Amino acid sequence: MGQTRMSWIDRFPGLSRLPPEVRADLESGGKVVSVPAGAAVFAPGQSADNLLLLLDGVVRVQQRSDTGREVTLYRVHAGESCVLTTACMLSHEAYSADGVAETEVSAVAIPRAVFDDLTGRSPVFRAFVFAAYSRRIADLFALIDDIVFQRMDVRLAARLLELADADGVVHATHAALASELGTAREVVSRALAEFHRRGWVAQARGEVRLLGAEGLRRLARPAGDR
Amino acid sequence: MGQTRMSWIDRFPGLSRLPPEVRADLESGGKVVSVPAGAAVFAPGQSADNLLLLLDGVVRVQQRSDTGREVTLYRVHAGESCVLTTACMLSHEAYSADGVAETEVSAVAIPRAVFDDLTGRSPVFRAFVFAAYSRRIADLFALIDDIVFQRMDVRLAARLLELADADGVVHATHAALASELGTAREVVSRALAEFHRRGWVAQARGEVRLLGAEGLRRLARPAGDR
DNA sequence: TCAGGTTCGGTGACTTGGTCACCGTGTCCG
DNA sequence: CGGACACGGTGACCAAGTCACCGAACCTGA
Repeated sequence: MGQTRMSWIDRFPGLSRLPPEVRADLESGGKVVSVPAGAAVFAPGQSADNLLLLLDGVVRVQQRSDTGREVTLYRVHAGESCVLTTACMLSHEAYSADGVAETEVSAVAIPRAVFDDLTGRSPVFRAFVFAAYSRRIADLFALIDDIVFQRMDVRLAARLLELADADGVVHATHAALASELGTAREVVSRALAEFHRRGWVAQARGEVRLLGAEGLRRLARPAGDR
Repeated sequence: MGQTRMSWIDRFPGLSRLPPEVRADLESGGKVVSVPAGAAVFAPGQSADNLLLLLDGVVRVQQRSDTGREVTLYRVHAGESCVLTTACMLSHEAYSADGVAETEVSAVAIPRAVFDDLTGRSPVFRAFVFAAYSRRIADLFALIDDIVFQRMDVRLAARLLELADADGVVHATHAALASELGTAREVVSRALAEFHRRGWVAQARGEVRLLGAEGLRRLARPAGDR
């Protein structure tokens, strides 16, 4: 029967080699869902009965503290999956992170039963799942390393470079940047003031414009780094 | 054939319901290995071709920075497995944590091929693996929460309570405690001095004796915490 | 048992980061 | 137009990390 019609599965490179009948089951078992920008994709205490594969948009996974501070743990982009949080919720561990759609999001929800069936039947699907796990876990390890060992100005510089759009502008308030990094707004304001003094950035309400990223880049990748 | 002879498999509650032929394959596919206290179980850059299931002893997984500081990420105890680090190493992510045997350790090494076969064939084995993942991930989330939002004295108090032996004595130098928490020795020394001033601990070279743990416990579980 | 090196812990001065309180200014919306 | 609110700036203070240095406890071997 050769090539079937275009399907969401083709957006996931790791799934391209699925045998036809597994592919068919995955396609019929998953349901495409849509979440508006700003909405909660999942929240602490909520049980997760689906594995989510993102088709479009970005989901931010963050940890909230009782004192109102936050840290961004990682982001899930199109073509990736929410394995970690799913796993956390499958078991009955206390767990307090939540996921927020940063943009309009569309995703495929795969029910637990289908997920379990496919992980059993298909080595390709299994490899896909484990690879997703590995990437997330490596992210978390890197995050911990960052938080514990890096200075705030270095972390801020790196984050600005990541978040900048094509024009070198970061659309985020100081408070938003602070919650990205798990610090306080004042700290971000002070660091940005210093960056400004050095001529690295220009500031406006709700945005930071990078003026030639060399300075930031030099700060963000300390000395011996490659 | 009813009950077969006692096997290491019986030490893992999650594996008790394995069907006999899966159980047999697992038993014949795994190899019992032994690691002396203090030795490295795995190290950054090293490829992991085995899933390790701990039979006895404790493995500490820690992150090291270039500046010489360290954080303890989590510990793997008897009856648990090293899934996370295995996963990280299966994929080709850069990854920098290392595992140290804190005591003499014996473990079962399950080669990657056997692991893959079993995750495919046995829903019980699969559930075991995913449950292990979940627990570790929840640990990491809790750790990040701790590092970002908790005061050092609170974290130290909690860690002392965890590390104390039956007599209420913690056998560790200030430097070791500092690397547990990812802070500097001086910070630990100052906090312990304060605990001593309050009559909560007595100090000797290389050990901290807890004198009635109520004070520490009250500090370690802040206000509203159940 | 003594000498010398090493490990362990204590201390003060300083920098960085987090908290608190407060204030001006821009923006949005009725 | 005017008030509420979001945003960012500031100073004072506390907590934590860094640096440099010191003395006491503990091996170890002669």
